[in-house]
Amino acid sequence: MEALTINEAARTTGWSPRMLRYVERAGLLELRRSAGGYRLYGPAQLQRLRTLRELLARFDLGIAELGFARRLRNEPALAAAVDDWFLTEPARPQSVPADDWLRWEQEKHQALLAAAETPQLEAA
Amino acid sequence: MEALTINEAARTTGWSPRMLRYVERAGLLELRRSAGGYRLYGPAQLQRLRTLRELLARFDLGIAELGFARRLRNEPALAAAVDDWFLTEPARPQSVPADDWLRWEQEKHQALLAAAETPQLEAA
DNA sequence: CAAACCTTGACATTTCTGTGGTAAGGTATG
DNA sequence: CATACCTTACCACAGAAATGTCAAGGTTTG
Repeated sequence: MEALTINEAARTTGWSPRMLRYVERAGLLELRRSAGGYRLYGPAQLQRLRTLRELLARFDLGIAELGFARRLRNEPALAAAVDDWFLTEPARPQSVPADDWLRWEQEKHQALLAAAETPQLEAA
Repeated sequence: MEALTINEAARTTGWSPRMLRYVERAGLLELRRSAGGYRLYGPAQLQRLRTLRELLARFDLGIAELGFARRLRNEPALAAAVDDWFLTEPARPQSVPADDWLRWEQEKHQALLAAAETPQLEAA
């Protein structure tokens, strides 16, 4: 056996078999198949899965986001349109530090925390 | 009055006031504020909102995705890492057209349709 | 100053994403 | 050829994204 099958690959990469299929489906990894249709993971794919894991964790990204990045590099029209939108008229009236992003990211967490603290309100 | 306030802007752009605040929070639009804190929408901002709407619709994107695009151009480290991941080892064993994306996009719809057809199963 | 409009914050709903199962049916291999 | 593993398809569910709405409290302006 030269390449690993899905469960073996799962064990050595930390992804669940389910997610390995998901990653493939998202277009982030292409695999060879055995004659009977089994997914075959070679060293290159295994490595790629490990680095993918790191990449996602390091920047707190999701598979969907990487899928979007993929689209950006496979659809010139998309890339152009997005580029265009960001370039035309910075739409930045004053000089704003542009890191409202912080607060934005926090909103999500606040919502979660709030939800976690709420349960006993039903008793009131 | 030189600039529009949020409800006026909402009417002329098609966005709801709620979404206008959301868009701003997502870092996709920066606004001037009146002395009292009212958001002020000038011609540039209005135009930007309209093109944003088109952009999202045309490529079936979400605000979050544009936010990611924004991150890509504001965080060199991110862009480099993503770029790197896509460049190293195409991880493409054969020559695959790479547009599994089609089936991928369809999966979502299938799931929805399936869910819509299921309701009466509970009676069985 | 009162009516109309804005602000932020919190809660609710809907849809999608990320994940985990399970079922029905092929593939591999001792 | 039987056991173990794989495949696709479908159901389920928690969490995130996209939106709406309401409340409490400032701002604008006739």
